[in-house]
Amino acid sequence: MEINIRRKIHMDNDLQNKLRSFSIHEFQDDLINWYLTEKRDLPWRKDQDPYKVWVSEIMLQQTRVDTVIPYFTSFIEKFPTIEALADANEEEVLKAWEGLGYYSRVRNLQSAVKEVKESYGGVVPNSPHEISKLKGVGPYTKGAILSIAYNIPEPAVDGNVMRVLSRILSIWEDIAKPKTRKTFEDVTYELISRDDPSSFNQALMELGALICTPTSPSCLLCPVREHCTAFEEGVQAELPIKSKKKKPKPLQMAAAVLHDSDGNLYIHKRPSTGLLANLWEHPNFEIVATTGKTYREQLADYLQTEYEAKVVLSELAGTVEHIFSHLIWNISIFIAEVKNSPNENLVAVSPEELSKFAFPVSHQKIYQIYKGQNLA
DNA sequence: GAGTCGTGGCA
DNA sequence: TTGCCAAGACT
Repeated sequence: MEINIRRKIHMDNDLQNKLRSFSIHEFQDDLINWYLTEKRDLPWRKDQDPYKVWVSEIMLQQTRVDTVIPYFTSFIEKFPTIEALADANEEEVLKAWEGLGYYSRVRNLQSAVKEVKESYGGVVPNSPHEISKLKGVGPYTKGAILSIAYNIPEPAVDGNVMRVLSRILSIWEDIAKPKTRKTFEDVTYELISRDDPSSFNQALMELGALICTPTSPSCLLCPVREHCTAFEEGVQAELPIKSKKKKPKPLQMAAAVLHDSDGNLYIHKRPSTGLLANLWEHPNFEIVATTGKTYREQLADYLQTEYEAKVVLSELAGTVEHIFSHLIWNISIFIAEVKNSPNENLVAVSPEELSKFAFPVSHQKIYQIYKGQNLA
């Protein structure tokens, strides 16, 4: 007796009809056979260790494979097991993520790993309900870990999967809308191989990365071309539908590379929530356009009131532009020598110790300007 | 649902 | 140069 779980269906009648006439098993075979032959040799594919699969999936969120590879390798060397990551120093973990972006990912990962150690005996849970409760594990990552590490037929719908399947079945929904993902989860649940869900899910993503690319897909090399309704109609370049995101908002900032006469640097730890949480930075603030004061004067005032720092400021030493997903920082850089002891909101660090602290890329650029000035 | 949260690569 | 991303999750 088959268990009938009543759940909402996110497919319209047209899509359900397409699936009824779709050659599911032939599609699975063509896709998986291609994957087994052509898949890339990636470091997280050496085994099915659920921990390594987990780390790789978190790193790969919104991040390119080529970028992730060196981070994954060194991260696993430093923290080879769930136990190692759970017991690791937070600063060291953040340092291992430095430059990779979306830093809340690694904070959530370590938090979740501690939860697995304490509540699940160090074994990544293999049930959808339990794994979903872990911090940072959303619908995609849940399906990816369950299918890749445990070979459980759960959909793992990412941008690749939505692009590929929107073309295969000519689905004209806007993939930028959150609710559209549910449609593709329903579709994937109908299509996924029960014999090899791991290869099936990875094959869909691999196809999206190598063949069914966002622009100029290589349809003539595609192993599932015969199943693709968009190719049949010649509309593969029109799919998927994706609405535009809005432009990032520019902000004018001023920053000081603060040092004393011995060359020690004074740095600040950002708050534990929000943008670049827990990372270190050189003192900086957002310029107020309405005052009559220059950036340099505003910066001196800020260093005094925020850090009780009496400083001698250089003229403008350079500028740094840094683009986030939703913001653009235009930072004017000044060099500042402190003449007193600033308050406890700043930490004094020698240049040699600086490499132990995790900085966002924007503040690495700021420090480079300071080093350039010292050479001149 | 819309906004927040990084970074580097590429057409 | 500008836009658009690339294996999303959280609030």
